[in-house]
Amino acid sequence: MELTERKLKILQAIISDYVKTAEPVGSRTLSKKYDLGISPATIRNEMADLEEMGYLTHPHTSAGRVPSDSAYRLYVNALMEKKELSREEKNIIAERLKSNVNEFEKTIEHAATVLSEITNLTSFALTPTQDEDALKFINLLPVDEHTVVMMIVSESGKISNTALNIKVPYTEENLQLLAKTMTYNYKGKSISEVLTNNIIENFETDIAAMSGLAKDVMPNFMKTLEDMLNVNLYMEGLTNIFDIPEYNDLQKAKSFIEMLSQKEDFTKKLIEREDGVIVTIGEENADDIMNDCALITASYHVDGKLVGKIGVIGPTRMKYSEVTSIVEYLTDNLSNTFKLESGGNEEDE
Amino acid sequence: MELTERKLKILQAIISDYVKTAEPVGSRTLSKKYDLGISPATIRNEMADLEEMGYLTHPHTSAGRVPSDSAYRLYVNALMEKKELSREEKNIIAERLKSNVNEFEKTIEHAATVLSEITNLTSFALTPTQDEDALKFINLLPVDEHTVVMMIVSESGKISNTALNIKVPYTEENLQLLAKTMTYNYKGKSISEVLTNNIIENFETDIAAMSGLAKDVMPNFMKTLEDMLNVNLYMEGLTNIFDIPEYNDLQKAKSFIEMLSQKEDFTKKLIEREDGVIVTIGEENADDIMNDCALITASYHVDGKLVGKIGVIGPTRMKYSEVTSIVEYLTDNLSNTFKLESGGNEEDE
DNA sequence: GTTAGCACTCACCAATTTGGAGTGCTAATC
DNA sequence: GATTAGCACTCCAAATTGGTGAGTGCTAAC
Repeated sequence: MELTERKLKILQAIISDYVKTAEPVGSRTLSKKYDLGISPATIRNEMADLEEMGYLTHPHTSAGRVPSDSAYRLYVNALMEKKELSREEKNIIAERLKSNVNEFEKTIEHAATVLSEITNLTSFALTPTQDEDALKFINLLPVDEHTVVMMIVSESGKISNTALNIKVPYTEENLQLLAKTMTYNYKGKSISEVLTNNIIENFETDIAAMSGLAKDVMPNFMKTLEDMLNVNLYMEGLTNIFDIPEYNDLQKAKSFIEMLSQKEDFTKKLIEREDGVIVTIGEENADDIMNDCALITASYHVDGKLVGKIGVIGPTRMKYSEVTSIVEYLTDNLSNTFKLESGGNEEDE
Repeated sequence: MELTERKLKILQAIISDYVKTAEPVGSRTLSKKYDLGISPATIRNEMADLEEMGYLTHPHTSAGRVPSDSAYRLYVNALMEKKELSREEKNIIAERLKSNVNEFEKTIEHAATVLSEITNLTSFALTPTQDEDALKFINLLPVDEHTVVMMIVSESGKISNTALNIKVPYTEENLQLLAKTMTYNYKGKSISEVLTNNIIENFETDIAAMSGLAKDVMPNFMKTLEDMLNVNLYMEGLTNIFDIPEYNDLQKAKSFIEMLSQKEDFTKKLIEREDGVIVTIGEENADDIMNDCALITASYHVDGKLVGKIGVIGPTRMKYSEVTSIVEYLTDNLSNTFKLESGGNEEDE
């Protein structure tokens, strides 16, 4: 069956109405509210066709129609127009991102807050993954007899440190030597490379001469590198879902919040998503527990290299046009912020 | 009116039954289930007395009785017996806390997880406040032309660092000198002392000679100190409340989760609480939004000085005996862990 | 191809009924 | 005087009922 111009028009009207009201849309309502120039009966016929084609569903015989996942997909792919943000919205975003310009993590967190406030959905933001970040140098600093601080600096400017408990006696020269050797060995290599290729094990044997000190240091070096790969997930507006009719059911609200409370799982899902603005609707989401949700994510860049993600999650009934525009604008802004702010203060995490 | 032995017995039975079932307790049920040796009619008379005394309430004329806040308070103060944890429970706790023994924050987080799993309530854990922690030394390390890392080490072993963006040219000697001067000035002073007494402002004028460098460094020094005072709040089992009959109402569940989502507010409330095992029930909680909740907190110590908190929040109908025992056992364990582990690896945050 | 008309369906709401658990009081009993 | 049995009364909760309205699908007319 052909998707005629008229069918598309009707479908768009149904989507638009349903997104607003969250109530199944009937033929009469449709013909009254929207100036389609045809009678309810005709609309009913077209609706029956659209249902057969899989774009509409029927909660029960005598109810109006509800858009299916495919309808939203069609809308997002073809019907939707990009919404230009209002000056006011742009102002809000710019204002909020500026206020903490030199605190990296805070800025990301704020972005999530802004996003949830504007969209009235649950938003989240992921700090960049550091896989590709290369090591710049390693330093070992004496603190006291049994404590040494290891400082790792990466090309992107991220600094990480750990206090190490050193059991063997050490001299400052030994420390310096070890630090220099480590720097020499790992400089320019990416964190994930060092971690995955067992480079560390090979290293240990190389400097058997001061193996005592190295034995105390290397495991912690590895652990610290692992920590550097960790990302932070910020989430905002979790309770917004209570105001969404779809979740006016304790069981549904529970499973939604439960899903998002599994921060590690959720983070993993986010990381796995492609870069750019990605919209997945209902059953398109691989995960069963997200089959009722739409997930919109976009990626921002830091120094053109590291990639973080930001986005929203909500019911499939959602203002796709508006939300994607906002998410996109926000990530553009973030990327911009982190480009200009070269050499700004970044805090270790 | 006198609180006779028999009244206490009845009250205890009511509390015990209500805590189990969450249903108002009637006189007939009570006389059947519990071997009180008196008839329902007598129990009714006693119940009427107890209600007059404020220990029971009546949802409506023909319903059973429900314990009031005062009843729980009486129970906690006088009736409750300390529950000895089962070997199994102790094992679970010990096992979980051990597994990450050398990662401070992880251990705290795990404690919260264990607590929520055992109690089936929402649990939380607060990392220690550092107000009383004294500064040990400050170090400034050159990274590149425009970047310097500031490292602050406190007496308790906490290490914090920040990358600073330095606009003026600097020499390594200058850095060393500034670091030494700062250390000399602030060593032994507590973080909050340094922050509140405007010591920093006075300092700046002292070394006008290298004011350019200091101007870049000092504001960040202050900011970093502030960050060191920040505590982390971990929360677990948030969705447990969905399984609690009291929150079988969307509105209530919402406001509960909303309250706990205000992490800063909640953290503040926790910090303000006294040390030791503290139980506040219903209206005893200053905050209106917690008038339906019972809050149980206990404090753990690190190196006998710094104090963190851990606890649970749930409906006033709660197994006080069991939960307080668990919370207490857990904090004892934590304090112990952090006592033995002197000089262990601690990560900067 | 479009539309009016009509019978039919189903969710939703409000009113009503019914049953059960519990109370409070009174009078009898220990 | 304390305890108890008995009974009328209250109130909630759950089930039942009937009416309403929005909506559909089909058919026949335009």
